Amino acid sequence: MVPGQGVRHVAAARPVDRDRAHARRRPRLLAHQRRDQAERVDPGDDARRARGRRRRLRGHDAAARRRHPHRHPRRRHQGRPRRRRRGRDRGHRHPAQPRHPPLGAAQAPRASSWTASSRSPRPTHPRHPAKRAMSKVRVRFCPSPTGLPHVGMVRTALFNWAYARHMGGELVFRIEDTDAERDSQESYEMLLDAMNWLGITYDEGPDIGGPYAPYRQSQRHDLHAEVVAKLLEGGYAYEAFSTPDEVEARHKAAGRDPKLGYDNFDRDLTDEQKAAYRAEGREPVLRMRMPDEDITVNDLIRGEVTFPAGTVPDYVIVRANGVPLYTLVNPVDDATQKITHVLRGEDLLASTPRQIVLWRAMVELGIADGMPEYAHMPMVLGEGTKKLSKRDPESNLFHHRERGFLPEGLLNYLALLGWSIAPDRDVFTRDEMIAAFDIADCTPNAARFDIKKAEAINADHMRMLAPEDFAGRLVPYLHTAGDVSASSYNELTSSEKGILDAAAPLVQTRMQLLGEASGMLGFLFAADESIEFDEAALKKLPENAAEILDAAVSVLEGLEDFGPEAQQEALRARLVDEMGIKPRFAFGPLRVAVTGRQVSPPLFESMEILGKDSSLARLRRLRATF
RNA sequence: GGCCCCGUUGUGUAGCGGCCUAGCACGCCGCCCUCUCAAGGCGGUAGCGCGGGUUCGAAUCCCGUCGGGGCUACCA
Repeated sequence: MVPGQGVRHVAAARPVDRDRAHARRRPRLLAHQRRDQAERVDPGDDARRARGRRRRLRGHDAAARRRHPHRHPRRRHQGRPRRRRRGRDRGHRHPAQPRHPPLGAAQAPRASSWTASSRSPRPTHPRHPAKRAMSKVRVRFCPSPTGLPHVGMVRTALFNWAYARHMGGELVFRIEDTDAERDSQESYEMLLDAMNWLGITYDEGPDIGGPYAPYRQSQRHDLHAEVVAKLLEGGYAYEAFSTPDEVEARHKAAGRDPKLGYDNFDRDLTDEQKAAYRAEGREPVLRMRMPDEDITVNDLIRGEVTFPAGTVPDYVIVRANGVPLYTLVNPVDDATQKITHVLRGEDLLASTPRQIVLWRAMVELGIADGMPEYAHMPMVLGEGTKKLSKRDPESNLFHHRERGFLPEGLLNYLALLGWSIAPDRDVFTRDEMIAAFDIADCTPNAARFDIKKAEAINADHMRMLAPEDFAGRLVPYLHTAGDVSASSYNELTSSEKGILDAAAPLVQTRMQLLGEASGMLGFLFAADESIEFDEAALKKLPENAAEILDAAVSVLEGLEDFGPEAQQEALRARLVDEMGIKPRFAFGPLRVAVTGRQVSPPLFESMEILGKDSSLARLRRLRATF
């Protein structure tokens, strides 16, 4: 029997009755929970009836957990159990006996053969329990190289990476360069740069190879063509000649909404009809035949999501020019690269039913081992309520790098968009994240990118750095600003190293971004005569600034010990005690003279680093301007 | 329009029917500390979208509603 036969034209606009719509909602069941379900106790009707927006079953399962506290797979992967667990993480039990009749029962007799074989009793039983339970987690990150790396993309990469590492699985890095119009080699290289900078390591990828090479989609055309041939031969896909205009015209003629999309018109074209179209010079696209039944995704983050039959039209997998589309190659590559978990952005949730249909076909054709698990991560929003635009500079990963984000700081912040490590903590290391991360703990709600919070988290990470590490990270930024002679610590002159070693600790708690380094420390590397005095700082100088500077010079000149304590003691005695000037006014002029600015590292330590001669020269230089 | 997702202070989250007088963090405001700015300490500000229902009890379960978002390509 030809798959899809008897399905005919799906009534694309078929109304869905309410009861069925409700019945579709089910508590979801996570993979690790399925394994346990045999030993569960029936939760009763209340739990079974759980549905609607929150498909988070609670209550009975908590008790079950207490009895079997170690059944959660995560616990085997981390040193200590989490203090508390969240809702989605607890039980989502599969009812032993569904309260409702199997979904789609009404359509079951019409279901085509290929769907029936791969998914009998619907909907929540694992289709391949043994295989999935045994197999290692394999996730992938598969961006398309179009433009600058986006922070939303980074978050996706991060969660895939964290999940792979947490589960002891593998991360595949695959480049989806199927769109010759938009893809570029430059973008590809930026992607590698981004991954490398962030420290998101992958086990297989275009630059390191792996057992399922190649990892650039554009190099997998032969494989795709092979799959397409099988799909066509098996009747899973078919040639379609309709133009968009024709589809729309048919909809209008039939009194349907033209926005419904493709009408599955070409499903059962005869050879004669096809030949006639070809004679007109038309080349067909290839479309997947969608089954006339509801399709349910068991999303690890959102629970069960059901797309009613007839709402997803047959979709194009190969263009008329023979080039396969994302809708085909993405699942094909996932299947052939043995991906077990598809963790991606929520924007792709709507395309999941299509992919599921393709996957089922591939399972039947022996191309795929079994269906993957899905998890759709929430969007990253920009200002307002819209998705963070590629146009927005804040979406650009390299923009943040240039401003001086630490990769660990940015990653930490990004992890907070949809995930949290504990109720009372949000700063953590990569290792801590790996130990605690589970995609099932991810929230389903979209999150706004908040640069202020990102900077605060980054600041925390800067403070966590060992002083030498921190100093080393400042160097490229100081170099870019022209303050030092080289872009890495080791290449610095010994004098530069000395200054940096002494000064870095002074500013470690005073910065949020490495890019602030030059403003903070530049004066230490500058020649005395090249210090530029900040306008605003000069304006704020007290009336008697000249007097203060004269006094300071005379005090400092006589100092044997030029350490900060000695300086402070001597200056304070003279300026504050003797002259009766308030400290903040007494030291202000000195700060401006030495650093050129109102804000700086601690003054006395700074002067110590500069040395007595240089400090005095600067004090005199400002004094001379009055 | 259709389908789908989401809805706790300004922002991100915790919350799994009583431990909630709703916790934490960022932000913002104030105080302390203080040579500036930070850091640190202390305090404050502000939230369960709305309406029903279930229950002795609802942020939590159900229904509805409103609002926001995504998808709806021979882009990915």
